[in-house]
Amino acid sequence: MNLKDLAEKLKLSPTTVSRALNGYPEVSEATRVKVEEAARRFNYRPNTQAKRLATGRAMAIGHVIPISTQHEIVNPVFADFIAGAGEVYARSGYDFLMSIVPDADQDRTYREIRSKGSVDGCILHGPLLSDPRISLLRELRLPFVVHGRSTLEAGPYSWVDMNNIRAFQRATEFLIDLGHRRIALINGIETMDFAHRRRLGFEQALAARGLVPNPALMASGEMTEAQGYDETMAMLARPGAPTAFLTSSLLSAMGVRRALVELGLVLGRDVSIVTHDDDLSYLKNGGEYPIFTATRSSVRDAGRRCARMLLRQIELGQKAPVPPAFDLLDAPLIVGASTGPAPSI
Amino acid sequence: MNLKDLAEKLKLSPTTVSRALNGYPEVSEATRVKVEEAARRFNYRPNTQAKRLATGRAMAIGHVIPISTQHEIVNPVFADFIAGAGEVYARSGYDFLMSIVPDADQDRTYREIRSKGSVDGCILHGPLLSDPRISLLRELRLPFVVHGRSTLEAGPYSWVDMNNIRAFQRATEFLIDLGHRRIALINGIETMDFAHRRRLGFEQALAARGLVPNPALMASGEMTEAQGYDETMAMLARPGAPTAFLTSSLLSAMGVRRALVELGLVLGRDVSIVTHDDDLSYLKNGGEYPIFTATRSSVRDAGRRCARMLLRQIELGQKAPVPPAFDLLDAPLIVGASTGPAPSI
DNA sequence: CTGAAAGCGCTAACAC
DNA sequence: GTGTTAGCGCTTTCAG
Repeated sequence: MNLKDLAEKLKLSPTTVSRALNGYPEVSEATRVKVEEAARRFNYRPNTQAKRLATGRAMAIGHVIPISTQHEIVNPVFADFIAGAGEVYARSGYDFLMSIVPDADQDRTYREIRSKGSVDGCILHGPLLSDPRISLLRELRLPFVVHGRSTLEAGPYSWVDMNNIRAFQRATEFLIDLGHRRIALINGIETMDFAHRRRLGFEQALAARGLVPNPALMASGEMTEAQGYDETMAMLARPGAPTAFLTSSLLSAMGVRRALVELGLVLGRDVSIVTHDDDLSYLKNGGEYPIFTATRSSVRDAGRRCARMLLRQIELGQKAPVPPAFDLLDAPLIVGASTGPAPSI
Repeated sequence: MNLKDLAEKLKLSPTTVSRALNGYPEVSEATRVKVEEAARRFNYRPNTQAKRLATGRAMAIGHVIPISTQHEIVNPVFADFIAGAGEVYARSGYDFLMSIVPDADQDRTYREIRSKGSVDGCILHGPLLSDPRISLLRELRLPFVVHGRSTLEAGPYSWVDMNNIRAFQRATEFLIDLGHRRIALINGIETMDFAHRRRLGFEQALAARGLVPNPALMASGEMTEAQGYDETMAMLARPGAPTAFLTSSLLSAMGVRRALVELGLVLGRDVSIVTHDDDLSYLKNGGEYPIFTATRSSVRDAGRRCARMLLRQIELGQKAPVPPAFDLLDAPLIVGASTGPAPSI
């Protein structure tokens, strides 16, 4: 059942039927009702491809996901984010196109989706401190919104980000207030913008209290359980061992915990842990866990906002250029049971 | 730059150019080379929408992902699976369409992607023991491959599955061989096919050694860290406490471990853990971990196989109906350090 | 081997 | 308000 068939059944022209179905004002209310009723009855669905070709709009959003041999971008945070974004696309009648490509092929992929016209815009994932993808997308004139930010990138662009600086400031302040002075930071890879900002927040909070960041207590790397374990073991073996750990990810925090348990240290008494991360779904907050400053639902929410921002940009941008928009989410601070005063107190 | 433009530059008809680019045999080698060279030089990319409309093929595969309030299907296993599948799609020139929809809207979504013609086929995720989506897809004549199986579904269909029965048999046998007699099973939700099969494997192994499955030692539910913790605490508090735990997920296993540590029990001496799961990416196998019977890369591999199977089905199915295909993957058994002989020995 | 012409199913000027 | 007509960019008969 296509538009022509439906029009014939109704003894109307395809044009009128199209107009009725697409909410054009110049159709009489009577025919509109008739058409809509018939469309429902015959279970008519406009062919997407034809619509796209005719309108020149893909009605689709692309997410280009690099799969790196280096580190895994396909992570749970990502899953929640796309769940939120996908929700919005589905509701708005947009398709969600995913391109999983080797790290090195990203450029080619962006150019391709551009020239093939398969999407109206895209979301940029995992921005680096300085990220060439941003200028590429500008050059391609492909509407985009960054999930996160790219500090060193000049010029305006739209983004949705967590307030990583503030989160790590607060977490650090919290530990300082508990009397901790030797605080370790187990961070993500610091060429990624989020990790860079988290470190900034950490250092700023220390500086504000007259404390000097100690490089021996700052680790940066892929945020795995093993990372937490290894760094903790190393730091606790050296003189000037930390009394508190601030980690960028719950997984690292779990590694820290494993190390502490192994060393016979008691969480919240001998050593404190604070972590910034989502609760990683399935890991329902057991109460025994560290502090979270972002929750799973907030990541999903970020996905929704990112998607909405992009769709708005695309829809308004049909006529005039749209100024970039920003959205900075302040995640809640949830206090768990694995922090306590510094042992020296 | 479109086909017509390119044809004009080459002083050829669009037809010939199209044929040259699509590998039709009736083009002279000379012109083919010329055309291909020009296409490259002008960076010509055929418009996807137009191609689709003309051929009637969407050149896209759909994945419909339900987001449930009940349990989270958007999990890391899923992320790896789609990474593998997406890789294949990208290489084969197919788009990867994702629909994130509320649980209840799945039916409507399948019908819609069917009637809108937006995909050539789809992958079915998270099959239940008996799953109505299978008959729906059959009825819609939409090619599909199931990631997993649906035991109670009659009639043939294509699938790619892990050998869950065998995996749990082997894990159980392994524990029995170590002398364990009271073995607990912490399983996933057993209306899901994979969890059902895992239980079967567990019970079959027990039965083969003349042991009777004890319902008090079998838990089924969402596989979270909290689940592992709670069930372990409950089981260890009752008489006839297990000396070994077999869990369906690494997260549950971590919960089990937390409970054991809290109770002052030593892993691999007082109590053993064996788990079936991917290493969940970021959780690099730390050596101290339980046994894995599926690894992260095997899930990605399953994604690849599933995708390849579907593409084959679609491409062959253009002419004649294709018989269903199957693929049963036997995951490797990796032994970690958290198992040991039963304490009574 | 190459080209002309007719669509694929829809939308959008432009008439009426 | 409604219909006519001409595309959107490609493929695919059918001639030559």
